Amino acid sequence: MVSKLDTKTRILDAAESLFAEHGFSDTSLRLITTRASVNLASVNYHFGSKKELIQAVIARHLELFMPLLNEKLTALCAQAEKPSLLDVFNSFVDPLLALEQQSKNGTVIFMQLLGRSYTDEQGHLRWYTTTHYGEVLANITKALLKANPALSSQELFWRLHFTLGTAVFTMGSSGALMDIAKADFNQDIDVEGLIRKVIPYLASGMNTSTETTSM
Amino acid sequence: MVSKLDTKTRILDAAESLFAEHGFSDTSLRLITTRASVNLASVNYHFGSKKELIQAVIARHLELFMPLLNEKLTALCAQAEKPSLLDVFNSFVDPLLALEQQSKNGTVIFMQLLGRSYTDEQGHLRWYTTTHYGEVLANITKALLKANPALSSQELFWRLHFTLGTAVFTMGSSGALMDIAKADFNQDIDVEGLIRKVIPYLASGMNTSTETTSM
DNA sequence: GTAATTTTAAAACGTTCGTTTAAAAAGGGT
DNA sequence: ACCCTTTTTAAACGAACGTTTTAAAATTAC
Repeated sequence: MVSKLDTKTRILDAAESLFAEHGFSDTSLRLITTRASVNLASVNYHFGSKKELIQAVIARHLELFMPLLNEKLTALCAQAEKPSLLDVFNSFVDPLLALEQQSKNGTVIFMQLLGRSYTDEQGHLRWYTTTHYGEVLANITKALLKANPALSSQELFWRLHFTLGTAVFTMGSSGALMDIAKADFNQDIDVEGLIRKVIPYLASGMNTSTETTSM
Repeated sequence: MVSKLDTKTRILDAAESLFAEHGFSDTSLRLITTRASVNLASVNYHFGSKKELIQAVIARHLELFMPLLNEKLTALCAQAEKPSLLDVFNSFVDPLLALEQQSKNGTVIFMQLLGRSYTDEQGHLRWYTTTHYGEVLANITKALLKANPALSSQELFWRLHFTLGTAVFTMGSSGALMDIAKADFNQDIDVEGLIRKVIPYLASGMNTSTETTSM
């Protein structure tokens, strides 16, 4: 019961990279177990089913990311002076980069999984995230409202999803984007550089002036 | 040879909505042909393979959307006065809404297909689009540069993909978003309303000031 | 009306999938 | 050493997949 620590982790490691690369449906258990060098039946033995394996892969990242993010956000909310929107979005940088230590390309994989979970399934991850990490999500809106008190909750809702879309898409396809940037104008950029490049865009969008009434 | 006009179109109609809803891999030919009320073998007879069917579905939307967009963009590029970024992004509205006439929820389906094509495959749609509609893509950047001449081509590249991510994600999950908006704060909004809501966000992001050097 | 062509139809093909089974192997406690 | 639990293994299961085949039906051309 000291836990083998090996098989389960190797399955998770192999699964997450393959899921991110090919999607959930296009990644077979046979491909996962082959890469992990474990027996095919191990997945059902340790996780029960493929669906539960997917859950476990995502949960492992959330369990690392969410507490780190919450720490930053509560600190921001507790401080006296008003933070800028850049401050709020910059709070995401360290927690995102921390995922790199958990697994190679962890940041990109996490964002890809986030995007796939949003589109592949029927809002199933949204339920999981809100029930397990509702406090963190509440702190995100709290921090954003502190930085931009003029935002109505409705506008905040929409812009938060705009932001999520930008981040998920950009980071999820970061590999291709970085390749094109290298080929087209010889620009070398890594994951952290890309994160820091998108943040001003996100802050600018979140700060859109609302005076244009109907249009 | 007058063309049956029926079977092929029915397959395309059934396929596009199912692809958008469940993704390419999770939509079987049996599901498509059942919904279309045609024989299973018709897909291979009329399109050759599932992969070519996917291509045909996307191509049908692009063939309607791209010329309409190009018209708007060339007009914008031809006019004397400098357009605003809002003008540029507003050029997309009518072509997007035209897709609604081709098929129900055509706009959302088109964006979902666009997003799935970007993430599901290995940059395969990007190649198709750039080779078939390179002129339109060039006009997009031309119009954006006319509206914001200060943008370097590198910054434009990144922000264009940030924009694409926002649009694809927002419109692709528009059904869920509109449901939440309705449930949480009783906001009724349709596809056109959502498009017009995201455009100021996109223009704002495209207009991000670049003076923050390193941060 | 008949022949040639195009389209539809039903059935089967060979693969691959997730999962289950049943037995062997490994580990731990006393 | 022994028993008991946990883990690994190989093999097979039934189901679903994309595709192909073969023949019937429908359409077109003359």
